[in-house]
Formats: sequence, structure tokens, C-alpha cells
Amino acid sequence: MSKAITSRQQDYSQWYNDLIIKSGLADYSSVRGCMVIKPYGFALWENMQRQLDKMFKETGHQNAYFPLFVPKSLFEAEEKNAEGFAKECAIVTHYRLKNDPDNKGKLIVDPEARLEEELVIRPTSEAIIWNTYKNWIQSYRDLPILINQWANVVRWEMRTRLFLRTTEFLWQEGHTAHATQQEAIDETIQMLHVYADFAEQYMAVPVIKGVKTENERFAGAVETYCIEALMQDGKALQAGTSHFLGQNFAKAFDVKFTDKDNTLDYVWASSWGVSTRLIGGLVMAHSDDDGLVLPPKLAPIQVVIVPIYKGEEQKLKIDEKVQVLVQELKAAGISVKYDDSDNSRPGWKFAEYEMKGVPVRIAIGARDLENNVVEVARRDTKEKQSISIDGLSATIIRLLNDIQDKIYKKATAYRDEHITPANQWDEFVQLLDTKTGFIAAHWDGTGETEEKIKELTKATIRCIPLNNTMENGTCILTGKPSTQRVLFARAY
RNA sequence: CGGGAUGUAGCGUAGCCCGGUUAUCGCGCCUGGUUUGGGACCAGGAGGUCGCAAGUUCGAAUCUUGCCAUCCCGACCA
Repeated sequence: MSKAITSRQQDYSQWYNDLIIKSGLADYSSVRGCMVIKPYGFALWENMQRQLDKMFKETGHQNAYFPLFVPKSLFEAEEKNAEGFAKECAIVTHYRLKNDPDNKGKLIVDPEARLEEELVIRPTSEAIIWNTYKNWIQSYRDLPILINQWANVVRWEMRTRLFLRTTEFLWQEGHTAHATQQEAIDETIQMLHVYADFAEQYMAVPVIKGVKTENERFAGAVETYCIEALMQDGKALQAGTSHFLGQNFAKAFDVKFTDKDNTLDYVWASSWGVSTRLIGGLVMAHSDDDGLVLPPKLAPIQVVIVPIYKGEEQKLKIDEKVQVLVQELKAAGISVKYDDSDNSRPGWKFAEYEMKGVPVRIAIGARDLENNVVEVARRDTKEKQSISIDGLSATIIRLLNDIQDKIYKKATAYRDEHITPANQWDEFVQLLDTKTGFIAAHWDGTGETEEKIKELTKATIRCIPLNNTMENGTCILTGKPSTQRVLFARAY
């Protein structure tokens, strides 16, 4: 069929691309590396946003908005941050076009409209935000500042992939300022837990909470915490990061405050973010060869109702019944769509909504009306059963919860099976090539060894898990002593 | 930015090697009708800068050169 997608086994990357395009989440655009997020994909993002935003507000944060452009001089201020992002920055150098005198109908950059100072299009907003916080903070009474912004950022990446890595992407970035180091660290950890809770409870994607090695740390951070997820092809995906920034940005932007005891000190900071990349992770974590499998808590459409009828008379009777059902389901807080379009037949609709990952499908025909039942099909297992119309919404709620639970458990079982300890180098390499997933191995703690392992195997240290058990061992590569295992994986 | 592949209608394609009327077929789309419990059928219809540009030729989707774009694999990264 024209809508069929490549199987995972045949070509995992192609499967992923097919899925995104054919399920209507996004489309390629005419701008290299940039995609169009289509209504269905954006609805999914909005559901994620809504929940995250709620969680941010419950933890005391407020939303604000800062400019897209960052004057180059501000961008440079925090050296490590600037250096880290420099090679992926898009720069605005001019502010005007004019007609090309040599080529009618064409425009050229007006050389006279050169900016005195170039503007960097934000790859992240620490610089512009800390330059602003400077004006907001004098006293400990001004702290903490707990702000989040929903924004787009641009990072000029070499190679892009739909949702996972695009030149422009949507995200949220939290930027907080605190009077004490401990408070900033607590904030950093708190937000890591918020992300993990969101991933597990809403996306149904299990994640490992950990801390990054120095090599993988965010440019400008003292410590980077992360949540790492595992995709079905055994590659890891960094799903969110929360950074303890120490006083780095406060020093770069000279943000000091007077404490209760009248001492002057630099402000402590955190920043944290998740992006539309989460959509890519969500897709890769649960979906199958028939299309998306979306967790009910985030699915734009939770229930689709498909009528099956012969003739107008039956259709009218079904319509009548469905109107009641739709009211009932909506009243129960379920997002439901009645697809009675007559330009495609039931079989086509079944396949289409499976492609789109709608968790529950209800089919209702004349036969069902007589028996006072509907056919209910769940997307995750493809199981179908006849269910009484009476008290349907309660049944559907249970079913949605069960699907949410099942796909989380399935993903967790897969993830857990793919955390494998390795003690010998040969074993380590072989596991990466054959079993894939996370490999738990000892590491001597040096950046050089990490780099070497990356060169040899393309695997990186995804994180040092929080609450890691301490055990003595020897580094998988160098044989030097180590006190704990870290998680290696090939990653997106 | 290196390596590989591919560009023909909205999508998928035939034709290209060996140049020759009006560019093939399927899906989708439009109109009318019959249908509807797993991707319907009949009849009619619309839809094309053959990626772009030069060149060779009486003649180019087809040959030559250059360019562009996209995808995949790397390096870089969320």
C-alpha cells in the first residue's frame, strides 16, 4: 500500500523517517535542516508543553520571554559557553536588502546596512538572560529568580534528523538564580527529577538519571545532569539536561548580590532544558512497523470512533448513538474524534489511525447497536474486543491507563535487558556491536580514556548514574583502578 | 565537511545503457454512481519547468560538463 512504511528490521533510520512523515507529525521544508511541524505533531508538542509547564509552575517557576538575538559581545562574555557553541552559531550581519541593479527582480544584501555589532541567533539564552538578571538582582531579597521560557533556538549542525536534530528547534529553557550554592544545586536536581517524572509518567519512556562526564558537560556548566533513554535500536538518547552553572555566568556578567550579613557575593545559577527532540524519542521508544504508538496521556486523539454502516438509515442511527458516546467520553475528559468522513472506508481508517498511533479505536456498526456493544481495539497490542456501551467511558479510562502502563513496562523491560555489565575489553566491544544498549563498565575517570574509547567504538559515556553502587574494579580500557561502573552507549 | 545513493505529477515508479511522434503504470485527487465489520469498485476527468544550467545534435528525460537538493553512513552535537 502507498502508506506502508519501511520495517524496523529492514532499515531503522528509514522506518523512523517514514513514520514521522506518513503519520503526519512533520514534513521536510525547503530550508536545509529545518522541518515543518504539522498540526498533528504540534498537537503532540502542545500536550507535552502543557504538562511540563504545569510541572514547572508547581515547582515555583514563571514564564518570560527573552530576545532571539544576542549581541556578539554579550555572547562572548562567558568564555567556555561561547567557545562551545561558536561553531554552530548563525549570525546576523545586515539589516536590509535592496534591489540588485544588475539583476532585475532580485535582491541583494545592502552593504551599507551592515550592523555595527553582529547579532548571534541564540543557540541557548544564558548570555542574554544573565545580562538581564544583572539589572534585576541587588539583594538576597531579589532571589531566587525562577524563570522558564518557551522558545526556538538555532544550532547550525552538520547533519540533521527530523525532531532529533534540526537546525532550528523548539524547547524550553529554565534559568534560575540563587543566593547559595546548595540552593542552586537543589534546583538543578529538582528539575532533573521533574524531567524524569515527565518522561516516565507521561511519555512512558524510562530514563536513567545521571551526571555527565567532563567531556560531555554543557559548555559553561560546573555539572551537567541528564536523563538518558534507550531507543529500540539500542542507541541511547539524551532526553533532557539540567545544569548547575556555579557562579560562572554571574562572574561573566558581574551579577552580585548583598546577603543578609551585608557581604557581597556572586549569584549561583542553574539552567535546564528539553526540546522537541523528546518527540523523536517518544516515537522511537514505542512505535512499531504499523506506525506510531503514542502514550494515552500525550496522544492528541485518545479515542477515535469509526462508524460502519450500510445505507443512510443505519448511518443516522449510529450517528445518534455516537453523539451520546462522544458526550460521555468528553465529559470524562477523554479526547475523542468521530471520523464519519465518507471518502474512506473503515479498513482504510483503521490503518490510518494505527499509523497515527491513536491509543484506542472504537468501531460501531448496526450489529453492535442491536447488541448494545462496540468493538474496542487497542493500538499497542492490536487486541480487539466487544464491550458493552453501558458505562463505556469507565471502561475506556481503564483501558487508556492500562495502555499507558503496558507501554511503559514494555519499554522498561527492554531497557533493563539492555543494561549489560562488561569486564573485558573484547566483551565490551562485542556487546556494543551485537547486543547494543547500555554497557556498564569501569572507567578510570580520565577524559583521555573516554576519548580513546569513543574513537575505538563510537560509544560515549552517557552518564554516571545517580545513586550508583560503589564497587572496586579496573578500567575497561586501561586497567587502572575504578570505584564505580559508568554507562556507555552509542547515542543519537 | 568527507564517503555512498537518489532526483521523472501530491506519493511510488517505467523509460535512460543503445537519443526519434502526444513521457509509462499504480496510488492519491476531481465529478457521478454503487459501496462500507481490516487499506472498495465502475465510468469519466484534471494534474508534468523529466532537479537546475550550459553544451553536443536536425532532434535530449536519455549523451557530456558544471551546479543544486535530498536521503543514508561518518566527523560535530540536544
